[in-house]
Amino acid sequence: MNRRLTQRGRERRRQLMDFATSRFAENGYHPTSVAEIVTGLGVGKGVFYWYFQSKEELFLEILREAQTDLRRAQKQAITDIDDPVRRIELGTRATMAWSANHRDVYELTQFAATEARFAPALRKGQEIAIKDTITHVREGVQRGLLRDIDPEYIAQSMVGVTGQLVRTFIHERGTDPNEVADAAIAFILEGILVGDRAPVV
Amino acid sequence: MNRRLTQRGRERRRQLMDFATSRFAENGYHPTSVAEIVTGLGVGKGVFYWYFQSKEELFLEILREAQTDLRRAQKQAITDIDDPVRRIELGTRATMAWSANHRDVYELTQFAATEARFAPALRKGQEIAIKDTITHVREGVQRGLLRDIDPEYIAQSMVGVTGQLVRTFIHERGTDPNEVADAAIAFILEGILVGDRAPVV
Amino acid sequence: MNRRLTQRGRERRRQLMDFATSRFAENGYHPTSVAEIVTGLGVGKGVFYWYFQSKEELFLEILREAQTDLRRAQKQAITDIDDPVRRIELGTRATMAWSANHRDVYELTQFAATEARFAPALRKGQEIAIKDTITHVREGVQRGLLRDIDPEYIAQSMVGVTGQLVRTFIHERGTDPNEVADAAIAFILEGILVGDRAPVV
Amino acid sequence: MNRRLTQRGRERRRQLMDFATSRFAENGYHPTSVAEIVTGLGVGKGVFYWYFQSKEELFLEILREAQTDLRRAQKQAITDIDDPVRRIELGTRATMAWSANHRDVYELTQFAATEARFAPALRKGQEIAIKDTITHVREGVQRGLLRDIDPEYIAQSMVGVTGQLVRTFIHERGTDPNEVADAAIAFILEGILVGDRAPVV
DNA sequence: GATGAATGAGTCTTCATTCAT
DNA sequence: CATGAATGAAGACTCATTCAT
Repeated sequence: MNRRLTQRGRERRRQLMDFATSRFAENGYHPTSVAEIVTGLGVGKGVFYWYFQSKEELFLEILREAQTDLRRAQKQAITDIDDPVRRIELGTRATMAWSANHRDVYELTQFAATEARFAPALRKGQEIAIKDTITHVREGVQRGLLRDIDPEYIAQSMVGVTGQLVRTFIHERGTDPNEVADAAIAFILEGILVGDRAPVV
Repeated sequence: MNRRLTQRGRERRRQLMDFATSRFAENGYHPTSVAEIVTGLGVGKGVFYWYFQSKEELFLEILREAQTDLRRAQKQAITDIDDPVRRIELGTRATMAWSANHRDVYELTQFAATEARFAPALRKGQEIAIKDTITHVREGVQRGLLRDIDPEYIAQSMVGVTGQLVRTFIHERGTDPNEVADAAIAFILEGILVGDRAPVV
Repeated sequence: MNRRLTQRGRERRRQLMDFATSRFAENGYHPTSVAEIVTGLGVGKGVFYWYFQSKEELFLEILREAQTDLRRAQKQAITDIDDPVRRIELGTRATMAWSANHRDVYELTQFAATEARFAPALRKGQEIAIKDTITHVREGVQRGLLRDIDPEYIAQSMVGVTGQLVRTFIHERGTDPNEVADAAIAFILEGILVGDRAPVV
Repeated sequence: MNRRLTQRGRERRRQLMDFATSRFAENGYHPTSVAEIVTGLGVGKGVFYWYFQSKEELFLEILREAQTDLRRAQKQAITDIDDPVRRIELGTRATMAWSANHRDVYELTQFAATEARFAPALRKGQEIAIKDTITHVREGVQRGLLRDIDPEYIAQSMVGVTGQLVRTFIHERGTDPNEVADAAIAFILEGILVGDRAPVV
């Protein structure tokens, strides 16, 4: 593997990844056969194995690329933003926007989490995302903008809210991503902003 | 199917479901073969097909049972509770407690969501859970206890928070469910309780 | 594997081994497909994998069985024989008789020697055979019956002569095994030089 | 095929044959793919099919060349030698020396013998070798130097001894070829029985 | 001469399901 | 109820060979 690809080769590879992603997302990883993928693209079976070592490897490749791409989007969204609360907000919006545009990949990550051999590949990327958020939260606490709760609970909760809303509203119901993002932000921030009332627990 | 089972028969069936659940959860539905299940229990293949029409049917059965059981736990937790906010809190705690005790089943629902032929079975149960929550939220709003936000966003957000915290803290890290529940409640309630400050969005 | 087989099961297994042996011998291990084997027996493909873990495992099983069986034949041939020279003679004759009756297996051992993953399985059996012979030779030397040459050279040479004559005369030309055995014994014991003379080397 | 090759072309062809020989010998003919050969040489697949019609053809070519080369070595070794016993000895020594230097090819001939489609190519060369030896033996008998045994048994036995000793001692254990040759000659000429005695059979 | 890309028949193997006993 | 045996479609993957560039 790790072939040196020509322009044409790179295009083929992309075709395969894109088509596979959509089939995996729609039908599931296991129910989608390599034969289905290559037939759908009108190429021979060997083509698949010219570009990927195995079906599993392809899946992992899709996962890796997705995580890299999402992270890039998040980073770009908060460049030059000083206010940590604002960074959290923009990061969440970026995540939602990206998820809205990559519905298929999103479903794949859901599946990946359910199988021992794919979970690790996922974990890594998620840990990074959590760490990023924790950083913002810590800074917000220091500046007296956010309530002083274990930042990891907050980060994880945010991930949970974002994921659930994306799935339900953006993907299943086609709600406008901006509206969903507003709701998510409201829910999240009102929860962590300092407000003048007694703590709940 | 729907045989009338003897006492022994019911035990066998339960054995099969429990063992299958743990194998499915650990290894994935597809990678777990019927052979693996019966071998693990030291019985012949015929046994499996005596109790279940197919592997798929078994899986659906597990899903159904889980949803029924979770709902029962939730209902029981809020019996005779008048305060809707308190009902939300207790419902969340019940969900977490149940999830902590049924890790395997929880993972199965994750998977079921990723495959077209299982997703519908899931949806039904989830819609019921959402509806329950929406009811509490509406009541809280009417009584002036909760901010007047689209209750479905709130319900979904709560589901998202709960799920994510269960997975990360209870299942992966073994954190004490009570502690996690406290964190979840704090996050959720502080977000929806009326507080005296300007709305975020 | 290592199933507990019924009578019928044991017969099937034997059928498979016998048929595979003859196909492997005639056509070669690689060119013979599992499909060819099961089709030739008029059974489904699953049958093969019910009895053997893999094509490779079947081959190794054939090899093991052959070596065990040959050794038994050799041992039996020299039971209660005191004269070591006579033991060598009878062992050689037994080997030839066995080889004549197991032509197919013999060819398989030839092939096994040519592939890294099968060679080790062969080596073990051959080493045992060599050791047996060495024992007889040593004893012959001690009793003054045999020339004092490194017994391993002798043992290996004998194996070489036996193998070559079996292949050429018994298998290829169908010569009577007894006649071939006579020739082998004569060659081994006396070489080709005329009568009484000084050592060659 | 049968292209007229440039100097560079001849070198490439040689490279391919040498590399393939070593891969075939180490790993087996079938398990070695054309891809492995060209990759190992860092060239494209087209190169292979520029020089050889097929993988099979390449293998046969290797075999042919080997036999030609061995025969040349044997002939050269006995040029101008009058004594037939000496010719047998020198021929054996030459064979051993050649085998020691062409271990890979030797293993290939072993394999070739096990597959119907390659065996014929081998047979031809071996028959020639046997005939050569038979000639020497006949002459030795006529001159009263050798015992009057069917010369083909003798020739075949010699081939067997030589092959086995080469494989075991020279190839597997790296014993000095001269020493092995001495042992072979001694065994062939004199057998293993002590001194002057009546014929065995 | 040489390369990367493509082909597709064919290989081994798995596995849900059925069935005779 | 239960078992060992059997089925056979389907799956992932290989690989000798061909071809456009």
